[in-house]
Amino acid sequence: MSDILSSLNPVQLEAVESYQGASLIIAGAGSGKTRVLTCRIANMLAHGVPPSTVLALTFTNKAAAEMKERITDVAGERARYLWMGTFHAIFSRILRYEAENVGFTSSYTIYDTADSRNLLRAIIKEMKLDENVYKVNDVHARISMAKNNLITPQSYASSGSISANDTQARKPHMATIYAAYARRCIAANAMDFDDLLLFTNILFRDHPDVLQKYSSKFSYVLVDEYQDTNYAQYLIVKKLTSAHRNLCVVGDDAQSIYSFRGAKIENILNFQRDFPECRIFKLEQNYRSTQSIVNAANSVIAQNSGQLKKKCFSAGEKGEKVGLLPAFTDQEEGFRVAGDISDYLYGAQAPYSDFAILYRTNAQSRIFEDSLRRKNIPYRIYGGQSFYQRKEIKDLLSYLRLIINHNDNEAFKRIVNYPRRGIGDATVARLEELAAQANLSMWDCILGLTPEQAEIRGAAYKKVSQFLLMINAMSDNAGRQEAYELVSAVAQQSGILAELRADKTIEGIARLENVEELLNGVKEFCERYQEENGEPPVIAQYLENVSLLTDADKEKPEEANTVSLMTIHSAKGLEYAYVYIVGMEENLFPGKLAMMSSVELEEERRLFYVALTRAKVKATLSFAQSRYRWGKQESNPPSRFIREIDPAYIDVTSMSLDEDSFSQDPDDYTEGYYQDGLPRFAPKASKPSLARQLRKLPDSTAEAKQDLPRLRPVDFVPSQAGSITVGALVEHKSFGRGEVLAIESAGGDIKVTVNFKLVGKKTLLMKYAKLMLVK
DNA sequence: CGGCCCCGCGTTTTT
DNA sequence: CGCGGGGCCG
Repeated sequence: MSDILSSLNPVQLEAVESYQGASLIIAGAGSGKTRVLTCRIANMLAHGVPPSTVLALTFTNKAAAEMKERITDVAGERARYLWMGTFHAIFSRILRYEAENVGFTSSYTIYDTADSRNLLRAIIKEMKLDENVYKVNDVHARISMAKNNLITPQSYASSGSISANDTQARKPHMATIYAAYARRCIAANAMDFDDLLLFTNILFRDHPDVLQKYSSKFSYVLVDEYQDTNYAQYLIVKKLTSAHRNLCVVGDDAQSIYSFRGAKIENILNFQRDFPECRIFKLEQNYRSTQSIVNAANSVIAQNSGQLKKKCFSAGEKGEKVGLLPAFTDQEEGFRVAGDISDYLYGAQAPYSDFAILYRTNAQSRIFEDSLRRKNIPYRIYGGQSFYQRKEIKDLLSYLRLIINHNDNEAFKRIVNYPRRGIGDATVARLEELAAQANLSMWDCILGLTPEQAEIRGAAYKKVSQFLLMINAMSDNAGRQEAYELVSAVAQQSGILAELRADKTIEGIARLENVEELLNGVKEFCERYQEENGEPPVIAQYLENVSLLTDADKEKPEEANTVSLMTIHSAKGLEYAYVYIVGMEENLFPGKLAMMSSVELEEERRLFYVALTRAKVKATLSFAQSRYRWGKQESNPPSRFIREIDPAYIDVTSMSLDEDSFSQDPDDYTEGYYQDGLPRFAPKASKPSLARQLRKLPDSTAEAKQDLPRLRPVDFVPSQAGSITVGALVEHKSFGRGEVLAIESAGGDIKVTVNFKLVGKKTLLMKYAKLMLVK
């Protein structure tokens, strides 16, 4: 233990050692945050704190697993008894014990986003509301926000300001939808992701004895990524710690990028208000990146208001300046980035896994996939369609869900006629509505109905009954059969395997493979569980585990030597030697919508900060003058964020659109690339130069003028004519940089010929033209 | 009841 | 452009 502590810097060490009381650890990017957290917990264990009294909350399963592993390395087996996991996983575990207190049973289902939306769609339809007004995604987002802020359907309906808001938005039935949704979730014995936090709060509010039990059980609470907590999470933490006040929160306000999902940056900004006695530790030394990268990132984030004060620095190498890769089109952007990567691969002898391409939106990935493929560079895309959201996986999991919880309506609807059993949509919809009216689940509703009462055809009724019998038979085994055995039997008996095997299309084969992969996953889970608990798991245990899993937990980035492609959001917490931040254009990054409010613009800026600080050795920004979006061509000026980087840390000379750096092979470009017939790499004469665009405010954004900070790169001091010599590098205000090719006198004036990188050769008269000597 | 086509829609997403 | 949902038709 002590040799581990000796590797910490003074602030880190202090943060590790003072584990009593409240602490706020402000952890800059790359400042060894995870090390501090793991050491702190390991240190607590070394001081005799029993592991089962420690609660450590994270946002991702991955973060929790990583931390647990690292603590196990130091503290050994005892680490197993720590309560460490995501908010959702930990409190869902507690809710399983306490379910009856909030009107559920312990075998409640966890609805994922798709389940929630399907249910909402059904409700909106039944209420005969206009689906174009009550858009499922919007309705879901609004309900989610309400839950995150602990607004129950009752308080939602009775709040004047909310109903005024909804009326103004021409959605007066929001409260009714919310109430119906909540009622039907309860009837289905199901909680959505937000419910896990909402009902934990309700549990603690209505059952002080239960709160007392857990708040005394957990003598120490730690929260990672505290800047991402929402109100519901904040309150849970506050309640659990109000007695012993041993709370340690770790986070970085500069990296708060999830407010669109309800995260409240105020939670970290105002931590001292709830815990005035807290000690504050600032981890300001960045061990990840070069000075140039850290300083560039600092200069960007400095433009935001209201932050926790800190001075991040790197003691590492000065390093290369942030690079720029301008391009005329998105195709070319892809080509230049791929080209740059292969240059670096060759020059720096770096493995593929040292490179990442980060973009603002998933739609941007395609271009880079193409360009990398063309160069035979292996890549891997992270995010996107989740494994667990694939239809075939959801279908099989729905069987498992229904086996455990017969009231799980969403699972029921999904599989009652899959594989096909001749039960039609009409029958299903009819049953769903009947059940809703009786405030029952479809399952219970069917059990209590004769075919006449149900008003469905006898044949359909019989088929539904057969389905219930089959599920019942499967349920009989669920409690005693080992999970893997049961899942394979279900895959077989349900007819899913037969259905997929019959499908000989490429997609069909892929689906079958996915199901097989899931079966393998179950097997692995069983083996691990057996090892840890000394007995095989039943299906409920697998399902509990899998409902809160995402594909991010399946993937092991370290394993493959490939270039990584992902959104900036999913790159948070990761690091790469070489990082390309692409699509650096107004309306894309920052996004169009974000530019409308300064609050959202600041979040975009933090997102850019996150992106920059992923880089260890070099960050490169690319942008395209025009790109295809949604099938249409679009032109946007370079992102304001480029200009916000202190010019000392960004390499503006790399702006050059040097013809030699492009492939002359037409095969490297897609067809139609040169369709406008313009010379390849020369910008249109009428367009301002790229350098100029970087210095100029984009006219297209009306708000930009007041909203943008003043430009800093314009320390333009014209040099004396005599100081300029042939071969010198000079800068011109609008033409950018170039090399002096010739100097000659011309009737009382001096004529200078400069080869500008952006616009080519120009001859200037020193009497008029202002040139600044750069080198 | 099931398949096909057309129309509308389109930040980010740890759970 | 690429997907998903709803509507229509066989």
